[in-house]
Amino acid sequence: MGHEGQRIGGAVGEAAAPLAERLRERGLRLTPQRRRVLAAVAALEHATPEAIGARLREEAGAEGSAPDASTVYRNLELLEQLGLVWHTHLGKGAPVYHASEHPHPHVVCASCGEITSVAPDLLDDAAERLAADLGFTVDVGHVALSGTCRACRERAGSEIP
Amino acid sequence: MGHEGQRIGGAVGEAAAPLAERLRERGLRLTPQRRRVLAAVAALEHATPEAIGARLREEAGAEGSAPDASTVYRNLELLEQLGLVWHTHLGKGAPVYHASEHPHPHVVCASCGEITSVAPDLLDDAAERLAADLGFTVDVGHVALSGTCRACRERAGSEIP
DNA sequence: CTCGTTGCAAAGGATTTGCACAAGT
DNA sequence: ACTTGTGCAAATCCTTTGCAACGAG
Repeated sequence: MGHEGQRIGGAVGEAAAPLAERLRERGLRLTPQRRRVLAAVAALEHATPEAIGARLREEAGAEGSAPDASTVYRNLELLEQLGLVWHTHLGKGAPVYHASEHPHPHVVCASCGEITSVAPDLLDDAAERLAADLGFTVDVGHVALSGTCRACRERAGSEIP
Repeated sequence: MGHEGQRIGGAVGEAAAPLAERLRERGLRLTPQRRRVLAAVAALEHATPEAIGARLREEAGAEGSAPDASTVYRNLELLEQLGLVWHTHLGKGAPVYHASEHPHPHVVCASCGEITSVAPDLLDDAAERLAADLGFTVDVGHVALSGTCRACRERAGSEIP
């Protein structure tokens, strides 16, 4: 499962500062676990809670201790409330988290699972139509469009010529 | 949690005929369970596997026996392969199935959970852009856009004036 | 110091899987 | 008859929760 996708924003370093600030605003504490979870989400670009946990374990190595799974879940939820990460539900039971300055939609290949970030304005037209017709406001950051990526389509094409 | 939404196609009766036909094409069997599961999906418009199971139990009453949960899951998967139902992942671990003649996208209110079917061409522009830019083919039937419905937005507005 | 946080362990809920029996064709 | 499909029960997987100890402010 590859993971390229266009980078649209959200470098690792940028997220660290807002974290301390937003936590303070709410009287919450800046713990090393929170730093690490946010860093992992940012570094992995698109990751499930499990993958984030694995990454943290990896970073910690054999000696150091990685945050517990429950801590990862709790902090992902918190970080999302703070507006520092977003999550989307894709296939089966795999929510995907990603850190970014600006919300943007994603496309997911149903065949290989590759996730790609796309331009924030992709859905502007659709969003306008929905607002006009139904009074529905689309939350662009949570949108994931499923379909088939170029690589998988070409592969399928060559297998059944 | 209300459930209206525009009806775009897919009456209960229409789906029954294709079922027998498509099963036969593949040398599979038409069982009462398969009929019932398909009927329940069509009747509920938008339902989780659990809700479908509940509905079947309800229909069966105290005496009759409803299909087992595992049978529901197996058949939902089968029906999807046959192209008779579609599923989308919305909030948490809640896949939603719906039967329809023609695939179309959905919008889901993150606040009240209401699911609404929308016009099939809503995403045509976006799909074209993705095809041109990334070679990505969107599967419109699996798309769910999350956001806030009119009712919830108005409610939120009046609570925090 | 004081209260938010973490780790651990155990509970939960939703799907899935193995198998022997039941049932379409 | 021949296979596919079903029900049941057990096994998984992912996530959540209760609680005592820990540590940030």
